[in-house]
Amino acid sequence: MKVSRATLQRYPVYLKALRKLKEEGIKRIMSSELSRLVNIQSTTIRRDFSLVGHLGKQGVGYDVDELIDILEDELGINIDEKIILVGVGNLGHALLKYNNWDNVIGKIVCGFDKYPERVKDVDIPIFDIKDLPSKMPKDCRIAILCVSSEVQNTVNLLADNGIVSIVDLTHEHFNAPKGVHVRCVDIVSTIMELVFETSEFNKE
Amino acid sequence: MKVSRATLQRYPVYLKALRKLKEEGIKRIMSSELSRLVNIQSTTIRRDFSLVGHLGKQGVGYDVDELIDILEDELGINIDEKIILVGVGNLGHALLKYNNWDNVIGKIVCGFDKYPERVKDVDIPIFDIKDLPSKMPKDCRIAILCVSSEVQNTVNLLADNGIVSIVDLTHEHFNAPKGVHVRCVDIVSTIMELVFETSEFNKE
DNA sequence: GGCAATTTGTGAATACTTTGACAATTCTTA
DNA sequence: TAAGAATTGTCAAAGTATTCACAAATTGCC
Repeated sequence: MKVSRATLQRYPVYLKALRKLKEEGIKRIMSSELSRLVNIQSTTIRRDFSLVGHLGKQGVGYDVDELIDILEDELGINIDEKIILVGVGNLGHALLKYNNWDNVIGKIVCGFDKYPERVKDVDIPIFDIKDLPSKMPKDCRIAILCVSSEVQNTVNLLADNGIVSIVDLTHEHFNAPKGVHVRCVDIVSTIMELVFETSEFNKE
Repeated sequence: MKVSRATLQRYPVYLKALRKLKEEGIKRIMSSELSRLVNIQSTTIRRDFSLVGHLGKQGVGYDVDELIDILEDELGINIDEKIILVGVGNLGHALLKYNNWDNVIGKIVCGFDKYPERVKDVDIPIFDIKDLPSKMPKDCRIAILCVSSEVQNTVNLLADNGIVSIVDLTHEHFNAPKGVHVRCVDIVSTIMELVFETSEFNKE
């Protein structure tokens, strides 16, 4: 089955809201109530959920715990994805130290950097980027890209070594090799969107 | 005029690609060529550009420098937005040190934290979050949210003090007060989306 | 200057997403 | 056990976004 990108982007939103409900001890939720929490129409929510199966009960609603489990399964959270961190400078280092990854998919298994010896105070091995082909973990498909130079070369290197998904934290444009999925996580772009969205230009 | 969210999200992508072209000394670009670079159909690009004015010349293409200037203007980059950083822990601190913000909108003018005295080695003043109402800069509308607890209370506090746009870097769900725009920047959600997108489940 | 080769900008057609409406199902209570 | 209240799941309608197709504009060349 094919899930639309729009739906895909809503699943993590639902998950966060559901986890909060679970924390508060709430066992059951109706689409109308969830709608109020996440600002998404209840029909859209029901349709999104129905794509992964019959998760609710008519006349009753959804079981919070069950919903979380199923969404996590579908989102691959319980799958043990190996992730590598490429570029362990300021930002990369902060990501590693940012221990709020409590509900994380997989695990960052190692890092690569041009100057691995400069990286201090981390719990995973950091290798020289030159050794990437030999040190690349088996079955690793996801890379977090935090380098600040040689972006295109690094991307090509990753693609050549089996990476199919890149989380891009650089601010630079690069060409994604064929078959490689890229998602950009960029605060600056996000701020731009917010500024534009709230600007006078973007009215009626 | 009303620009769709889809279009809005493409502008920063165009900008990055155009800046790279400019760096390479390229003066002119056609929609078909840009299309190849950013993986967006040329018609879509032309329509997106046409929304902000007649930027191209028939038979010729677009002037790279001009395009960058206009997009930056429209995206508010040259507007001097004041931004505050709320929560200066590991991640917040890294954002401040991450000096790659070369093409940034506005400026982070100050930070707020529960333990301001613990924050070392930064160039902007860090205030106690308790003093936010009195220390909030004039005309500041955008906040970057990096706190790891009391998320909802913090959000309410921000809304009460004039913030209308929040860049959310927490992993938690919260209710956005009326009139407040939120954009979530979340690596974990991004990874989820990538995993799902490339998973077996999401086929045909 | 005029004609051929390009390439933009845009109306119309197509494709995709969200929303409205309601049948089907479940729970509760008498 | 049957009737009433509540809420999901889904078909169809409405609303958005993308793509096609081509007219309009520009350049270069003979």
